[in-house]
Amino acid sequence: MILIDYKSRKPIYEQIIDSIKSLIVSGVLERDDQLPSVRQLAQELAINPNTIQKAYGELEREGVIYSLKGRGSFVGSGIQELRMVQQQELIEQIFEISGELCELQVPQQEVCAVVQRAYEQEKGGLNP
Amino acid sequence: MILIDYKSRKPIYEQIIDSIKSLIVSGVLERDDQLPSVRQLAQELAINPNTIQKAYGELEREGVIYSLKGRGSFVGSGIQELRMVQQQELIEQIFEISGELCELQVPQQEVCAVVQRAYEQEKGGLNP
DNA sequence: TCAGTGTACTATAATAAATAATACAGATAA
DNA sequence: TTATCTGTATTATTTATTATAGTACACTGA
Repeated sequence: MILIDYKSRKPIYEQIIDSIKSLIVSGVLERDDQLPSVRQLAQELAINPNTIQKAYGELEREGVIYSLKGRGSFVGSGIQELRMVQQQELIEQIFEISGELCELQVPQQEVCAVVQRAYEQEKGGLNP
Repeated sequence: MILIDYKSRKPIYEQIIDSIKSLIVSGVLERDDQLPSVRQLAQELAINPNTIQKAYGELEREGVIYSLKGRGSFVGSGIQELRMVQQQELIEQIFEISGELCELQVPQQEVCAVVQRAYEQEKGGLNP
């Protein structure tokens, strides 16, 4: 469900944030679904509970989840907004990288061909 | 020539590495051109000489530059290879991000439209 | 000779990240 | 009620990386 890359430069708590956002946006986690408890997830991932706490705290601060003392943490109501934000961030990255590729004299149609390959691979991997 | 973003998560020495690679690939620096000396660049950027030394050492280890004791550091002969490596890295990023955008249901043609916008802006900014 | 080069080395400081260990308040089921 | 699960807060410590500071040495070329 959530995989941690200890060799990554990205901190563990950020990897957890990104993973949970991804699970929400992809529909695996739906509105008001309960997340694993701080201690349980910490045990599953074999990391410190404080690290989970930090991730959950940030997710709540962003409005992605909400937490009830004594109850647990749950998926918030801003899924659509979250999806749009994530789309916009990725689009922005595509834009910047494309600019660099243009500087490097890579033909535009070649970049679009790569985009197409990615889409074909992604769609080919659905419902096998 | 080289700008340092102190707020960036990327370490200064890596920013220097990337900047010099960019200057080489873009043609500003050509083969056997002399780079600023360790101490001079450190003074210009107002950072520690050891940080420059680390960057230059890594660039030499990668074969991007070569250094002669008592002489200075110079652009190496692998410009074409460097350019291809950089292209390949960016292409790989495009591929991965496109996969994520596909998962997020963003139409393929919309991504390609962004690529096109980036190319138009880039080319429009040439020789004004 | 002398100023400028790369290079090496040790030590220290600064920062962020992660861990460790508690503690407390609220919720819920036995 | 009690026990156990939740989230939350707090402090201290460890670890790793980065950057700085200072020094030293060998080489080059004017």
